[in-house]
Amino acid sequence: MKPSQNICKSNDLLAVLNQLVQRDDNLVPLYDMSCSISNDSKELSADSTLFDEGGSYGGSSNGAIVLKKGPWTSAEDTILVDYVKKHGEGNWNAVQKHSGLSRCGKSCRLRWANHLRPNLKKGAFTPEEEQLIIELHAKMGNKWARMAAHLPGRTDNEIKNYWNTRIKRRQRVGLPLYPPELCLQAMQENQQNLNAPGIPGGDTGYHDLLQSSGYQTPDVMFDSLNTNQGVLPYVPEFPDSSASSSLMKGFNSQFCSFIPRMSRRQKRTRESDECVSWYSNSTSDDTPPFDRDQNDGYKNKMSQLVVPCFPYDPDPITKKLLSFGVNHSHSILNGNFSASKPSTGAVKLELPSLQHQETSSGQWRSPPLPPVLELVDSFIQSPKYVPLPPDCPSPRSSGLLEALVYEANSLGNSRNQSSEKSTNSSISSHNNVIESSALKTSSAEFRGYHDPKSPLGNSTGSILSECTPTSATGSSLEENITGIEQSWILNGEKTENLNQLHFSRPDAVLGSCWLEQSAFCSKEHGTVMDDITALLGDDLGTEVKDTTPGTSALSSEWGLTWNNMPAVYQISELP
DNA sequence: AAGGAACGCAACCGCTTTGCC
DNA sequence: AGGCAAAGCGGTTGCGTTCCT
Repeated sequence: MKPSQNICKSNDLLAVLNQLVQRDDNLVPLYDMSCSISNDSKELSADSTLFDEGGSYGGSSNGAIVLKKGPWTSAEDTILVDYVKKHGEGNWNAVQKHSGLSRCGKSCRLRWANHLRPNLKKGAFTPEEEQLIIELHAKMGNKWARMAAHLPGRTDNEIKNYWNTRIKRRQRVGLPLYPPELCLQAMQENQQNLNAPGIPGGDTGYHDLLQSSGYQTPDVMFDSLNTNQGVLPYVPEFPDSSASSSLMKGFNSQFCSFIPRMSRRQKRTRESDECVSWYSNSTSDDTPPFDRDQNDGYKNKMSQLVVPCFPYDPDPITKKLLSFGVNHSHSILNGNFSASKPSTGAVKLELPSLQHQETSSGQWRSPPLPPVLELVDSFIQSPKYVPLPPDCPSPRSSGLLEALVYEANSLGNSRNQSSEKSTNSSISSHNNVIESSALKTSSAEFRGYHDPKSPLGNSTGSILSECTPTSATGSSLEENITGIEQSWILNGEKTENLNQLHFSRPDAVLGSCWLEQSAFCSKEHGTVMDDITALLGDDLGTEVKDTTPGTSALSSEWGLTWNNMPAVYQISELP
């Protein structure tokens, strides 16, 4: 408790004031029941029963003080401001007693902190603030007060409301909370951490367990935060949070999961005009282009694509992942963290900080491309695929495009049962030839996951978005799918011997997803496009067809290119 | 124009933390 | 060390506004 500047012992003050009140009928007798009680429930239970509906800021009819609830009036604000000017902040319970304001101290404090104190910044968050919030949340989780310390003039309540709104929007359309770069960065860093000395085993499986047991992972040192530290008067330390903590949770359950939560009716189109630059400006509202009323059909279809859930999912309702990559003390449910409540265990494992780069322009900068092979290795090394419960989704990217692709694939399967036969065709690589037999096996093996409810129904992707075909000539989807048969660059380096990837670790769900996608990739190109067209309708399907990878509105908005596809082939090349 | 749904903000609620005695 | 009071914090709710059908 902070030292009070104007402390009076509550009971003494109360006695004095009540004496005064008794001499003046215009004053409100104080009733010693509420704000001197530490327990807020007691404090406010009095409010509830004695709530003055009349809206006056003071008053009583039965000798007990009436603690008003609800919106503050300007008169009340004036009283509170005057009081603080005279007595300073703190000792909020004394406000009521000194000023006669029929508000509990808690309410006074909140009113002052959120609305009346000077230097409050009103209005919408600026893009810079939004970006900072995202960064901070990735780092801290739902530590609103801490985050507010980095946003001068902003209150924790504002930030909280903003974030919750953001969560709602993004979950409604199944978008990740964090920009892909941030997630990728976190995943990369996590991978590095796993391989770091001192971390036993360097195995994600172990690490998951550690994390889920309350182990902590490192802080992220956001450049922007570092910058702020020189400006802000108070920048708290964050001993208990980590980027990979929240972020990887976000990656798990927010970024990776594609969870279109269809409301009863998607009427609003507020997001629509905001979604255009989703990937180009991660701080904008992140609604995909098809989240438009006229595209309800798309959304409905998309909603059928996946039934997201994750291993170790503790909450069958929210289907939020608590394991993939890392688990952390932040319990993310609906994007909400509770960093103060470690799941289990008390041991904290401090790891090296992550670094996050932010461009001077305030845009997310793509982090250095990760050693994808390592990522692949970490994700893929798993003994076969472990069938997941039907409600158990894989970790995944936002995967909007892939979801469409998947859906198209599913539709195509229904029409063209022989599509798998196409996998027999040899897939020649620029540097290595992938035997189609393995691919065929993989595709067949995962045939069962073509159920839209399949946890693998929504494929993978963003993690592989860094895969770029060396074929620079591809100017259309079809060409790029053709490019699959060429060589690929992962992280700027040619990926060779990907067929040596092996399943030896239990965290190969993502790899399974890739295999899923391989089935798609194995389809004949025309069939694929037909499927997409069937899914999206002629217009959008045509748009896709006519799209230049990486440059079209569609792909750029989704932040995806068809270049995502190829890694599947590589991963399909399994023993 | 009316009804309803979604949105966003302000405030409330309850638990935790902090500091004093 | 334990109790108490105050403040802090995060989650939830209520309600006015906006938008759509």
